Amino acid sequence: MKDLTEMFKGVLEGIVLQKIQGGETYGYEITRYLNELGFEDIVEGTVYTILVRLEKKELVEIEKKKSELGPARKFYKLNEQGVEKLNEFWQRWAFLEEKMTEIKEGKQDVSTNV
Amino acid sequence: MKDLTEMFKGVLEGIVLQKIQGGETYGYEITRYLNELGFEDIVEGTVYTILVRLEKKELVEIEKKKSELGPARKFYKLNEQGVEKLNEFWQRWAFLEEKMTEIKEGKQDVSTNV
DNA sequence: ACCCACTACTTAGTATTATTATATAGTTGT
DNA sequence: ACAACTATATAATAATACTAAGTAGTGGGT
Repeated sequence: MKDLTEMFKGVLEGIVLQKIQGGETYGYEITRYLNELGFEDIVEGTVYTILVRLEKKELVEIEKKKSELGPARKFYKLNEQGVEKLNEFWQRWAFLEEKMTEIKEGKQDVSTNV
Repeated sequence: MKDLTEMFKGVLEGIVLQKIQGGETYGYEITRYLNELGFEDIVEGTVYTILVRLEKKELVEIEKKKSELGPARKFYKLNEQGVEKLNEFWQRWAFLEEKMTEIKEGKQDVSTNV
């Protein structure tokens, strides 16, 4: 799928958080995972900039480990703040998804709004 | 719902396109519609910048009409390109929505990828 | 020994988008 | 005259994903 760039903003970071929560992982692996999922155009650089951001926001713990195949890997784990951020992310996503369905179906029912 | 800003990128424009397709409308009305939908923090300025962009991209036709309640309104209609853009938008959204569901459920089934 | 492919991380600069803040202006009611 | 509501415009800012280039380690083939 092409031209997902703008739609990814505010979403891709959440995807990366979710992937990390699924088990300790590192940048290169996350990139391959996203490619296999169908996000073909995601390259390492994009993922690494997100990982740097997560570190700056203090949402992750990092551990460097040797690899048999190449340079050392930087493994990421979510800390408490990271888990919280991830939950908030899915709440926002659920809200948007619901609204988008309403919008697509042309509903204008206001009664469900909180 | 707060903090939707980043998640809106690449989505809000599509929402506005959809609203316009639902019938000739104008900026102020679109803003009120979004507020009623539950996007409380959307203000006029945000919508007008999107409308200016749609005009620059030549996705809309514009007609100025008098209002009984205030200054003249600028009514927007989708042209052929606008309709096409809207269809592409919903395709991207459907793709992303499907992938997000996979990601949330922790699936790693690659067989459905095209 | 040399090159290539794959693994793995880094980062400065760019483009796009939504938001903030402020300004202008018409209409109606008090 | 003033406030409230309707209605549009736009320059500046912040956040994000992407581009493009670089550095490094390992293993296989020639």
